[in-house]
Amino acid sequence: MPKSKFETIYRDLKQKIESQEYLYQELLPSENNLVSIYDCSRNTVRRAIGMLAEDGYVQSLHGKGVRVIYQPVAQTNFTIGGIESFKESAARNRKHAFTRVVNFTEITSDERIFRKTGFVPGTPLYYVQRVRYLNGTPLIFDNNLFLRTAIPGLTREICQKSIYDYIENKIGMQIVTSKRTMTVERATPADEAYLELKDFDFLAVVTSQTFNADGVMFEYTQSRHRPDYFCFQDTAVRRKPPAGGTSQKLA
Amino acid sequence: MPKSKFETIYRDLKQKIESQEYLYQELLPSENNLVSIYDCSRNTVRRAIGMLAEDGYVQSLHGKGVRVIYQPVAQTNFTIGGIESFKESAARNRKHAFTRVVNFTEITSDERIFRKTGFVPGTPLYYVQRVRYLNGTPLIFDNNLFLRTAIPGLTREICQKSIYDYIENKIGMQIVTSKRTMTVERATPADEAYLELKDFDFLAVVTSQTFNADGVMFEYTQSRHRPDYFCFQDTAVRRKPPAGGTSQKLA
DNA sequence: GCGCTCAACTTGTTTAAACATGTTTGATGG
DNA sequence: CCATCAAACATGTTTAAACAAGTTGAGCGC
Repeated sequence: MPKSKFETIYRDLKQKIESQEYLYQELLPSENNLVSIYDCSRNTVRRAIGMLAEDGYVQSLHGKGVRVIYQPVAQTNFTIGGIESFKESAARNRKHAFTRVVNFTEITSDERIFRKTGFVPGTPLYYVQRVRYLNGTPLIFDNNLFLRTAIPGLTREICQKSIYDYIENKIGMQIVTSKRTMTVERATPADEAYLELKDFDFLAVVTSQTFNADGVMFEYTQSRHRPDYFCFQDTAVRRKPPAGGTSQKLA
Repeated sequence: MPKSKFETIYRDLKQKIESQEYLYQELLPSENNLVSIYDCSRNTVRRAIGMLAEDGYVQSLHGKGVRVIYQPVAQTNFTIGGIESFKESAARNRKHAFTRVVNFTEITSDERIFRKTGFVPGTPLYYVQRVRYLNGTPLIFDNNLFLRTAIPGLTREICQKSIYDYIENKIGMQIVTSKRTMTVERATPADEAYLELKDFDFLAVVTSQTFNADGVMFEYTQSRHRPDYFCFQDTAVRRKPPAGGTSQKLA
């Protein structure tokens, strides 16, 4: 499926690392060897290696080689975010995913919504609220705002299946960039109504702004997660020691 | 300071976007124009643009141009993680940072520590616990494990100032990759003892494994944050629709 | 006016080559 | 034996060029 060479190489190397054909702390074949293996130019293999480095799979050592730093994680928890979607997580963990739409209305952005989301006043929006179940347990309370002009023909039924599937495969719009913020907040009455919070009185909250291939923000979402299963993973690669500071992208 | 061309260009463009010389939703000068502006090859400007795209500053539109999607955020909250360190956040928000070392011991990894952190049993470690204050308020309870062989001569005094400054500027070790996991956990007695939790009974917890330029993991840290100020920011760029799935890197 | 094509843009992919710089190792010379 | 130096090899940066593919608008024919 991947049409480009660099992505074919990227996927192949990634798969070989995940299957531990290349082991943790081992060096990959040198760039010149990879050039022979994949019959391509050095730039192309370097691009694939750079992508793996961003994923936290490898790390280049100047003059030495490219070291594998991927460790097969003991997937005890149900991890989400950073790597895959709710649906994919469910599939990987062999659990049953279900979505209940509790609100589907058409609204128009006003000053208050603008300040919170960035949708300029007067913008036509869909307001969707959904509860996500995993193996019958409600875990996420999703609050979405979608740009109506970007997603024509959205229905309650589509929201219950997969909005992203509709966006990508039916409308043919491509999703490109997503800016996310994670915080911890107290549970609201709505949270308690929709999620089985037991004695939890707080939630992990992920808000995100998503842009399509035209550079237009078409989605603003606040996902409210039950804290006992929430797990977000991230890999940061340091670029450069900042001017006078100590560390960047590294707490 | 930046020796490489692509980084000079990256920084210059980034600064121009932040200062809104290039506005939100505007197109940057075309790649060929940037080649003239910066007197370099197209590959080099493309590299700088690629870095800006990863930062969520711009987005390339095939056939059209490169659109600015950076929005100057209303920095009301004290944001950490993903972008800068505790010390830098404090400096930017013009607040006073202070660190109290509550434990500094030398230990050796065992089976239990190995399973949790990845340090093989028998590895000599420093065990450091610190409380981070901002304007006199304790906000973070840091639990660090450092590889003793990688950081010789670490002392309690250094821990109180800045370990990263010591690592980078005194020892000369470079920090490269950091893998992080975010969860939400109930407060422990230790949390309550060190942080002024008021009626909070939960915390935002960030655990991270950090690798140096040799590809060696030299740090395992668990940072326990008071929830009312914790804010983590992240930008995800979608690479490709995964094989049979719906979305990747996008919740 | 309308639609069509084409030329002139744009970004995306790939190759080839040169040089810089860091690491390792083996040969050489003391 | 050991220190030194150079060759071989690793990754890092930059340039140049070619071609692919998406977008736009001018101009042409009808």
